[in-house]
Amino acid sequence: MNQKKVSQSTISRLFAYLRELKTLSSLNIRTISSSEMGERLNLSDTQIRKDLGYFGSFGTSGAGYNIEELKVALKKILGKDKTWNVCIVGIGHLGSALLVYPGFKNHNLNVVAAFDSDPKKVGKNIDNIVVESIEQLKSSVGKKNIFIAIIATPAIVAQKIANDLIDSGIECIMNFAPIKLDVPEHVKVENVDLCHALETLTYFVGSGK
Amino acid sequence: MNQKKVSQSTISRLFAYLRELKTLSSLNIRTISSSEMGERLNLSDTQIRKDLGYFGSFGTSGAGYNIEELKVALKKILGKDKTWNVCIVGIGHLGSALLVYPGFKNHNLNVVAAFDSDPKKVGKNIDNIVVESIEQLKSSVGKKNIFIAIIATPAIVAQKIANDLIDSGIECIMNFAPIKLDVPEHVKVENVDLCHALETLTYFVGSGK
DNA sequence: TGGTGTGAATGCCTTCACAGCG
DNA sequence: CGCTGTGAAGGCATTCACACCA
Repeated sequence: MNQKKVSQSTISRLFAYLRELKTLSSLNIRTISSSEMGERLNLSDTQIRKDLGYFGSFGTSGAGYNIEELKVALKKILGKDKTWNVCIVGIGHLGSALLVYPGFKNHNLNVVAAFDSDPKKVGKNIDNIVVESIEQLKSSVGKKNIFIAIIATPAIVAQKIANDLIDSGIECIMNFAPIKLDVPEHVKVENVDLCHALETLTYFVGSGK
Repeated sequence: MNQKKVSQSTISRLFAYLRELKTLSSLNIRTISSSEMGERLNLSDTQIRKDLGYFGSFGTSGAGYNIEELKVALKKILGKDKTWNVCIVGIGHLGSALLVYPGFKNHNLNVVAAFDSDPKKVGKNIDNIVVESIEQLKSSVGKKNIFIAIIATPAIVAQKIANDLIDSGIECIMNFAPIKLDVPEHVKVENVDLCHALETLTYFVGSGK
């Protein structure tokens, strides 16, 4: 067991392991080896053992990992015993889609608030969430115990929104606006720049038009 | 100039440089140094010079980079003189949002086709694209000269769709389904697993509920 | 024997340091 | 003197190799 700096990619993979374990569990499989797991997730067996090694020893030599035990261990490591409230800012096409995205509900993520600056959208009820105005952002985020925000606004206002969110206590931001947000050290930002990702893909296309 | 293996992150950053150069250009700025550029993009100056160094020498000692010249050079390097046809498979909430996403149009990406298995959706006209049935996928992709696809279907069918796409000549896939796609060597996949990204963020939240 | 756990080796990417140029 | 271009160093993540265990 080695409690020193664990990379984000390791953490990210641990979540993938946990998800896979849930699938295996539902198939009534009892144990799995790191190499079998690796095949399922397109990862090397060593990678998996290394990742787990940061947090302890969970396997049995010669036998592999007990799925239920590892599930419990990972849930604890990853904080999956808690639930997280999430808000979405910017209820355009993308924001609306995220608001009804079923995937979040399967995890421990609850979308509990939505904000938009357009008066025409404020008050609208989408999937049991009533859209609030941007002015209410600061007070609502605190009141509703929200620590994670999704920014789905135009790029031009994203930084201002981010500032407001951080002032209100937000610690994690998933940012869909195509700009690099400037945030304090303690705030974690995950950028999802759709154009950029697609654009980058084009570089790898051999035959063009 | 050194034509050996350039990492994907370098390519990804080059696109960011190009976008920033366009902004600078529209502000009538003539030249920029790597350190100024770095400040704008939250990158180190060396990083930028290294990235450019893979493709040649574009700057002037003591003066920095001529914005227009560098723009032209990057456009050429990145294949921005071509346009790319894109299709979207799975026209649910997310797929529809992507279909009308304005960001793509600003780049050299044209969404030219959309597919869904739901007969109720087939034939619908969204933003001048008529949704086609999944059966038409194979023939349409070839006919319409599409090399890039966005998968926005449920996870359960994503692999099958991917296989069909690849059979039809697709070389790049942006995958929103929460599974690891199994694809041949030559196909480039960019996974955008929204749940996974958000889930990973939760690990970094200090105070829980 | 089959598989874990882990120090050592590798490889990749970023940063450093600085020579050289305008 | 300021800034580029680049070999060398450093840091980080993955892979290798193997000791050890059920």
